[in-house]
Amino acid sequence: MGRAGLTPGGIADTAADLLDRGVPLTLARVAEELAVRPPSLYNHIDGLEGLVRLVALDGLEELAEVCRTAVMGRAGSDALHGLAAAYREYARAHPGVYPLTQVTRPGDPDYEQRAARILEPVFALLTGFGLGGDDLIHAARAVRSALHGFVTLESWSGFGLEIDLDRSYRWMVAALERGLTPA
Amino acid sequence: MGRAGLTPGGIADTAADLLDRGVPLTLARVAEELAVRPPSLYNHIDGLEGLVRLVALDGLEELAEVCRTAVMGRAGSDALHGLAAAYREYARAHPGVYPLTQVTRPGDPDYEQRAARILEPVFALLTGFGLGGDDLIHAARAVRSALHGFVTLESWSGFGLEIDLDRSYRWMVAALERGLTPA
DNA sequence: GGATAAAAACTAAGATACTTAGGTTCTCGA
DNA sequence: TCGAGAACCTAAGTATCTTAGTTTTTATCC
Repeated sequence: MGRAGLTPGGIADTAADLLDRGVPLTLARVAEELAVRPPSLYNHIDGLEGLVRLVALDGLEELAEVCRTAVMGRAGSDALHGLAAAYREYARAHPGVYPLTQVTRPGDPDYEQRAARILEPVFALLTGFGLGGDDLIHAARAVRSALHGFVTLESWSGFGLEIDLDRSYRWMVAALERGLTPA
Repeated sequence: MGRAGLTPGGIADTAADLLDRGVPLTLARVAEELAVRPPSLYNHIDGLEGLVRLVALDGLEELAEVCRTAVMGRAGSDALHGLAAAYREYARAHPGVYPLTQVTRPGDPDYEQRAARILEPVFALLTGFGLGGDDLIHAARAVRSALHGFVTLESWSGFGLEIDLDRSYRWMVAALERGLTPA
């Protein structure tokens, strides 16, 4: 028979790779990729649902790391544009995994810990804009909404027009920045 | 046997209702709801994929109508906040259908016609802000990203914190408005 | 080094879903 | 009235997730 050396991480990586290549995620397809029969996966992952959760957690961790790195040693407009660019870059590089990172899992400590980690750089940079209290929360939500909305619509080719997307993104982030500082 | 009186529209309405109530969309479930066997649906719709398309088109049409109505007789800040409120209201009332309206169908004339119709009120209101040319495109994308991002994250309970969502939304729209008018 | 226990992978099978093929019943128009 | 076509059905094929139970491999302990 021979052992295939499966691990939860390896299975999740394979699943993530398939997703990002646009292949529909099925256990049959993952098993085929690993040269194994579908039931064998159950020794390492908790079914399809558990696999999706693993992929989401790994992706969220990487996204958080990317965002944290992007704002290190930066502040103000520089930090905001850096964060925005890194966020979009991750979403574009992982069109299959990214959406999974954005579905919340209430009551899942592993998820919540990573979700909190991704908010840190946002709060840090917004604090640099002089925001605090409820305004800080509102602003963080606004930034997240704009970035998430843009990369989602872009990923689903939802913009349809010919005008350059890079410029639109920078335009949006610049507008956001102007809006962050109340008159 | 007795005839059930199925129609594409009726089937789509049933599917939309199930989706908005959080029930996973399957032909088996739709057929059960209509007191019919699953294969019977194929006389009226083009499989599951065709049904999803119908639901998306109907939803997009309603969303476009809601948005058009929201800006009628309004201008400037009033129009922007009205549009934003109507958009969010639709998304909250149709948490199952709304996401379907946002996945584009390149080459589908029915979809593209409705998608264009939803852009009209956005362009109209932004023109009122003095925007034109490429700036108009960029601004429309920014508005759409922010609204779509917010309602999506809200629908997936992606904000997690306790601060009032209504106020966050208005804060975001107000910030957007400030950002729309370049210095 | 050999026996044993645990882990890994397998086959077999059940449940549910989408879909097609082909048959039966109803309805409407000539 | 009756024939044609539409509507609905049953039967069956394929794909999927999943569980149960079996076999093989690996590692540990004496």
